[in-house]
Amino acid sequence: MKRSHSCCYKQKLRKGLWSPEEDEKLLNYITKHGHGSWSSVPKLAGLQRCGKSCRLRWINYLRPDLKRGAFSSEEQDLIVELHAVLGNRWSQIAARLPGRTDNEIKNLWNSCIKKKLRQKGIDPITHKPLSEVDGDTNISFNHSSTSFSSESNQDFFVKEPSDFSDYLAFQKQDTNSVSQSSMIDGSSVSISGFETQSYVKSSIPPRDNTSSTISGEDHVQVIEPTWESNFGTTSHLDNPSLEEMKWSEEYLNESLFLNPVYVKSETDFDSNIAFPWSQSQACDVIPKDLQRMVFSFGQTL
DNA sequence: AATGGTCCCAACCGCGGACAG
DNA sequence: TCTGTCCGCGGTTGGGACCAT
Repeated sequence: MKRSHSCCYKQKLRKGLWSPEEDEKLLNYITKHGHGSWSSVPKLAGLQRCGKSCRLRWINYLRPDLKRGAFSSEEQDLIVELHAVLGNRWSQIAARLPGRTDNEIKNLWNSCIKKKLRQKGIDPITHKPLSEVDGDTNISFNHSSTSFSSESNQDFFVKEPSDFSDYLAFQKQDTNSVSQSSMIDGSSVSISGFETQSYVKSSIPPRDNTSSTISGEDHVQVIEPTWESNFGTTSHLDNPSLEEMKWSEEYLNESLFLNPVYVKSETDFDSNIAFPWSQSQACDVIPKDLQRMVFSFGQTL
């Protein structure tokens, strides 16, 4: 039985907006005792609410570490960037924005950011130009398997991440070629099967300009990661502190962050994003070692 | 001033996963 | 293995605020 929130079925439980008195009771209780089991909080705190309601109120409003006020443009840029990688995983996005809640970010996305992206001609779901999405492109994510596919001519495929030396999948370069894969073997990258000259663009800013360890059948050139090419703004890139926070090794080590790898074909120059494997798996499974691998990939480049 | 439409946010709902017995 | 319970997440909604007419 899934919906067995017994507390919700009890009589006389209040719903709707919280009164200041209720807030005070909850705040006082959790400050003194911690929340412990949420289901027991309302009783112990003297509230006629269910545990879920208390939990939500605490997380979204009463928590002392919450940042109040409007989102900065840097925060909004970061949300867009994270959404491009994580999709609607609001809690994971929120985990990377200190003091912000998933609910807050979700509301901002639905009420504001979506609109802004559309105005810029970017599809808020795929993060691609609307002109591309208007066709029959229908990107889908299969969360229960390792597949990551798209209808139309944009065919993604993903390799089973059983071996971390074999984890990158790149979008195929044209309609006539078969799907191609790319791999990272330790610090080296091998790319095979590309029929067109390809550009690999890492979203991770390179730390130096030493030669790349990429090898492959076709010439591969690394280009600077640019946010503005996709979203027309450099504001957050101009903020070194935020950028440092986002890309510092410590940050990557502490957060399960999956870095997208952009692949560009010289022929059509459409920018696309490839993922190591399905988003849910990547977010749940991607280990720190792999993050380091991705990070050093960016560093090496 | 009244009304209707839109926007935005807080809170609820329903689901799936984890876990204990 | 099954069942019940709890927790957390993402989607949805109710209602207040704001704006245009």
